[in-house]
Amino acid sequence: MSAAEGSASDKWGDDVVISFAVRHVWLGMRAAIEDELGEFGLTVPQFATLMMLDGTPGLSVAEVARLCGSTRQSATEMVAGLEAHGLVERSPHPTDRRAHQVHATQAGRELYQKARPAVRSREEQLESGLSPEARRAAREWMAVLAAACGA
Amino acid sequence: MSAAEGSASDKWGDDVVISFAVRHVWLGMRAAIEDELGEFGLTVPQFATLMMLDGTPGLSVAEVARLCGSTRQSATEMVAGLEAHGLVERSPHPTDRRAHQVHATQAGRELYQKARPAVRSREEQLESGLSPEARRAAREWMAVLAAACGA
DNA sequence: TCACAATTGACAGGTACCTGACGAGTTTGC
DNA sequence: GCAAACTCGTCAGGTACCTGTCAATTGTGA
Repeated sequence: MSAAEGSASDKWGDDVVISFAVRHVWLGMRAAIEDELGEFGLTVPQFATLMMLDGTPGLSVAEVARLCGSTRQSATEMVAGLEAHGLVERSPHPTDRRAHQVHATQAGRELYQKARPAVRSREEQLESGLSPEARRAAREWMAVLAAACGA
Repeated sequence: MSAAEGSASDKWGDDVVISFAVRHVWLGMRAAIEDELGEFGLTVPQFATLMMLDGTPGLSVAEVARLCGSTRQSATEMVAGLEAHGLVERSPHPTDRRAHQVHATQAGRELYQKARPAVRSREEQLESGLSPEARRAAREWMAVLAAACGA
């Protein structure tokens, strides 16, 4: 039975290795979202970084890493990629000489504002057929798991 | 508010970019599961492959790819890594000269049987505090999303 | 005040994913 | 029967993640 067949509930039952299911979903969603972001010249991690900076301008690289659930090295690469395209800029931290503050540039903010609806729309397509209740339950589960992993 | 603080429900609300949440969870779970599998000398993708073969011995590389939500190239690498460790073997496909059949070896089956409880136990820890209902809802959501991505 | 621990960002090098292409083989439709 | 389309597995080369390490800096606790 392929992924596109049968009911969802006989795909992964209670005894599934849940990390396998998460992996499967992530690989599929990443491909779908990369498709959308390609139109804007953005990659998935770059978009995630712009999203963090949209919420909290001036984050350090380490803070971007924590918010994204990535390592500092990954966050360094995410920021570097954006900087190379003129989408973010770094400035010295006012009080901590180790850290930079990272801000989206005007171009970065505009690109994020353009890309986000496309991403949300694709996600809406993928979640169509799921009730608001099912969506909320999934978000709750993910919040708990992300917190548990970060503990 | 860091991941470890505040209630889960004010971490990611209805307007979260859900692919970001999936990414966050996956990065965290992968690190946790890699920790467990390291004891057995297995990687996450190798474990996934052994799990597919445990369910359906004799899969082709392309079938492993589909079941894992990966590309054929990724599945080739997953199988090659297991083969290099003597954990799977390939044989010619009885009717399709393009394809191989991949079977776990005795060593591969035994390693999988040893590793799986450790993975499940760690997942149980991560999901502790979540009701059976919440877990079922998450699994249902993931099944639908995986199917939607594969469509 | 100071030694030690922790944090920051980046370097170097690794693995886990991917795309595009290819040749061999199979399936399809006329 | 055969051309076209599709599938399979792999090659080559790419990006997305990671660990370990380092020097500089800050935080902590005695």
